[in-house]
Amino acid sequence: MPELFDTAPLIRKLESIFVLSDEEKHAVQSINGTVKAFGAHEDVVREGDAPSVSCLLLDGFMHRYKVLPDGKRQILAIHTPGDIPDLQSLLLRRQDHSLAASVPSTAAFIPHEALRALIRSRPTVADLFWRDTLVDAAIFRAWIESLGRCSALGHLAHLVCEVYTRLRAVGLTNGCSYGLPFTQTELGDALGLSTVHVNRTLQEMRGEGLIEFQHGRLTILDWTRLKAAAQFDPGYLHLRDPHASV
Amino acid sequence: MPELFDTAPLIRKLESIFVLSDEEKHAVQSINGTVKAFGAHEDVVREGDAPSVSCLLLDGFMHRYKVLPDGKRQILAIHTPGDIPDLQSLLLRRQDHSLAASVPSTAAFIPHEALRALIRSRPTVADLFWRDTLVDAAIFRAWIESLGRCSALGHLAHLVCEVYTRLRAVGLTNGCSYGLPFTQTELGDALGLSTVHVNRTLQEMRGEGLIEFQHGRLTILDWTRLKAAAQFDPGYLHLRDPHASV
DNA sequence: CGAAGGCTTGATAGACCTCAAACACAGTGG
DNA sequence: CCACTGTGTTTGAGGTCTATCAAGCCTTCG
Repeated sequence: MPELFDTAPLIRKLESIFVLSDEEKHAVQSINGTVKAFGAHEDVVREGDAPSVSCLLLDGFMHRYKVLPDGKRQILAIHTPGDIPDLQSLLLRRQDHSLAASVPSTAAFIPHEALRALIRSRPTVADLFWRDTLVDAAIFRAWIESLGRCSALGHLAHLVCEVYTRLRAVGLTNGCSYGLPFTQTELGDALGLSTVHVNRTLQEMRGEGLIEFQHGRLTILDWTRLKAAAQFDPGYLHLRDPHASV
Repeated sequence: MPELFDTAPLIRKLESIFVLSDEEKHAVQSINGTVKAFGAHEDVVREGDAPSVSCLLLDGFMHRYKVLPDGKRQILAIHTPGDIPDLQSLLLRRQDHSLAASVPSTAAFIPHEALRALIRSRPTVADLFWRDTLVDAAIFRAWIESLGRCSALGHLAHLVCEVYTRLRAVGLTNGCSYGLPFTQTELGDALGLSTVHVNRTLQEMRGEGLIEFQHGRLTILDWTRLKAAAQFDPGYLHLRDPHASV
């Protein structure tokens, strides 16, 4: 039962990385799909699936992850409202990773057929979506850089800076504070660290007066020093207005 | 001075991940651009550039990399003939990373205008290119997984498996052997390891009878055990015929 | 109140890094 | 032809970062 849903998060997300014409905005607003709610830690799409719909996150948080044969988990990406975490399934049949709700979340499922019709009829909308997947890839590159060459503290700081900047670009921060609804184990799976070491790194960052983090809410206490510790440069996010974040 | 060049590597690459119609093949073959040669370690595109052409690797090897403010380098991707390593510059103005020739290489530079004209006139060719960038992103995800959750040996084994599988898909292997023209320092920068540790890990793999590696040529001695050590599953490469590699 | 999940702490072990030096090899110039 | 240089590989020793194991604590929730 396709229905219209609130496209504001999607519009805000697309506008954060692209200038939209009125025509494009109307085209995007006309998208419809099936809205569904997910509980915390519930899988949305699983590795190996071949979905015929793509998922637009409307509210909550999602993350993408892989599980290795030996059982270890690696979180690949964190998604916020307006993201289409599995847009790539439009062109890559088999999912090479899974997608799950991090907290109770709602999402709209848009049939691939509808997306194809839309991008066929409006090539500039195709560019919007293509570009969105390219920014996604740019974020992966930044994660590779941090995983490969940063200390635990630098890497965690980078994650904090990135999520803050992305949320701020879509208007979901509250001053220097934002919701980061992940356990220390989940942060470890995102950063390639053990839970214990995440805990100690968080303590160090608190001790340094860089951040506060409790009950899933993160507060930045010293943006300048945090950014320096993370060696954070928001260029890779390809935001229209990168300085809106500072 | 645009010229026609050998599109065979590109065609082979695209055919490794997609079924091409004759019409699409002809469209791709009609692409022209400027051919240029690069010396080893020469930069092709630099972080911060806003190129108006995209680079198609015809012969040799290239790699993409970032340099952190503290001077550390992280290699993000390894490219083989037929790849278009900076296709994303078609839609993302500023390069968020650099591209360099790993060994003496030749590449064709295709103006963005020509690419845009091509994909406007043939939407299915647009899908080809979009899909290519999505596979690129899938490879980044696999690197994140290995960086975050694998030991040095597992990660190095994964890299060996990946490059082997990709080269084999475009017909550039020689039995169980292929050119991998990287120094141990470069491998370290790709794997997030020190040169010394790469050296010791290579020795361990040689001692285990998994691989041979000298003078830039890699030979796989025991594919089954190598694959197991790497926890390698080629699904993420989204090849049309994933089993051609085994 | 008990159970479960998440957070915190301590102790120990292991993987990997850094520094330093020796070795191998190819290219260069006298 | 041979020193000389530069780059890449190899080896050793010591140190640091992070993982693992194990336990205790705290909060939430049924």
